[in-house]
Amino acid sequence: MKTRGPEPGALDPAMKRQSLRRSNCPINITLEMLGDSWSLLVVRDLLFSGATRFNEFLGAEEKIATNILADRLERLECAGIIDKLRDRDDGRRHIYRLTEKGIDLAPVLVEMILWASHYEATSAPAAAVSAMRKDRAGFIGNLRARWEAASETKSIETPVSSK
Amino acid sequence: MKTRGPEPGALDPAMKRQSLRRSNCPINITLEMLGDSWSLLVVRDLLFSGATRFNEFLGAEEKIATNILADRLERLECAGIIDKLRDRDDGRRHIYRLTEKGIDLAPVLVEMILWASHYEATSAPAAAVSAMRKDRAGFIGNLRARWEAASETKSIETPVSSK
DNA sequence: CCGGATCCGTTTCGATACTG
DNA sequence: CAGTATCGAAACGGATCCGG
Repeated sequence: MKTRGPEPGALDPAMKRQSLRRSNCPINITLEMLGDSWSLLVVRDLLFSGATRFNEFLGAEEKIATNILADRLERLECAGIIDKLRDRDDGRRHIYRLTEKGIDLAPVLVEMILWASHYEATSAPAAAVSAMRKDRAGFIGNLRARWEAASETKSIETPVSSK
Repeated sequence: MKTRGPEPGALDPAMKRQSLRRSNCPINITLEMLGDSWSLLVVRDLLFSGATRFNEFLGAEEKIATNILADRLERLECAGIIDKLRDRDDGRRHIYRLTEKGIDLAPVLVEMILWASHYEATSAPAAAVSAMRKDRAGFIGNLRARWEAASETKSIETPVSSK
C-alpha cells in the first residue's frame, strides 16, 4: 500500500483509468461471471425475448445503464457466451448472439425462473412458466431449435473483434 | 448499527433514491439475490459441503471477508433462504441452515455446476459432478434427504431473530 | 475462540451527458 | 444507434477491534 501523498487528486487520472481498464479479455472465473445480475439478465433476454441489439437490451424491464451494458456485453463475449457480429444490412448495427456455450445456460436460467416463480413475485410470463414446468426438456429443446434457426440468418457478417 | 450516518449534519447520502437497501430486510428482488457471487457460494457450501457455521463458510476456497459474509448471511436470512439458530451445545455458536426455499435452489446450483464443469475449469469434485450428470433427480433427492436428516438434529435452539 | 462490527482505502456501479 | 467519458455514490476487502 502506498502512503497517500499530500496532493489531492494529483495522480494522473487518465493514466490510472487506462491501466485499470480491462485491457482485453481478462481471466474469467465462471461463477464470478454468473454471479452478476446484469450478465444473467442479458443472457435471459437473448434466450427468451430474442433480443439481439444494444437497444433491445436497454429496453428490458430492468433499467441498465449504457456503460454497464457495454461492459457486460464485452465480458460475456470474452467468456465465450455471446459473440458480436456486424449487421450487414445496416452497417452501424451490431448483432449479439448466444454461442453454443451460451445456449447451454438455458437449463440454469430455466431452473432459476422456476424457483423464482414459485417463491417470489416474478415478471416472467405465466404461460412460459407453466410450459417450462410441464416439460422442461422440451422447452429447452425449443429454445435451442429457435437458436439454431436464427443462426442461419444471412444478415450477419464477420465477428467484430472486440477492441 | 446499520445506520451509518456519521454526523447529523452531513448525512442524507442515502436519502436519494430507494436506499432502504441496506437497513433492515430490504425488498428482495430475486434475481438480485442470485446475482451475487457470495450468496450463491454460501448456498453452495450449505448444500454440498454441509457447512453450517460462520467459520466454515470463511474456510471455503474463495476467501470472503468477515463483514461481507455477515452481510450475505443476513440477506439470505431476510430472503428466507436460510435460517439462523443458536447451538445449544455451544452457546457462542450459531448454526445456519437452508430453509425449504433454500434447498429448492439445489436444481439451480446443480445446473450451474454442470455447465461450469463442462465449459470451465471447475473445482467441484469430479465424482460429484459425474453423479449429478448421471442421475440429476436422484442426486438432488439425496441432497434433500440429507437436509431433512440434518433438520432433526437436536443441538439447536430457537431462532436468533437477526435484529 | 466465535461471530461479527467498525474503520478506511480501493474498486465498481450507475445516471447522465456526450460523441462517432 | 451504439457506445464513451465523467464523476459522485455505493460496495468491496482487509485489518482490526470487540462482546460473549
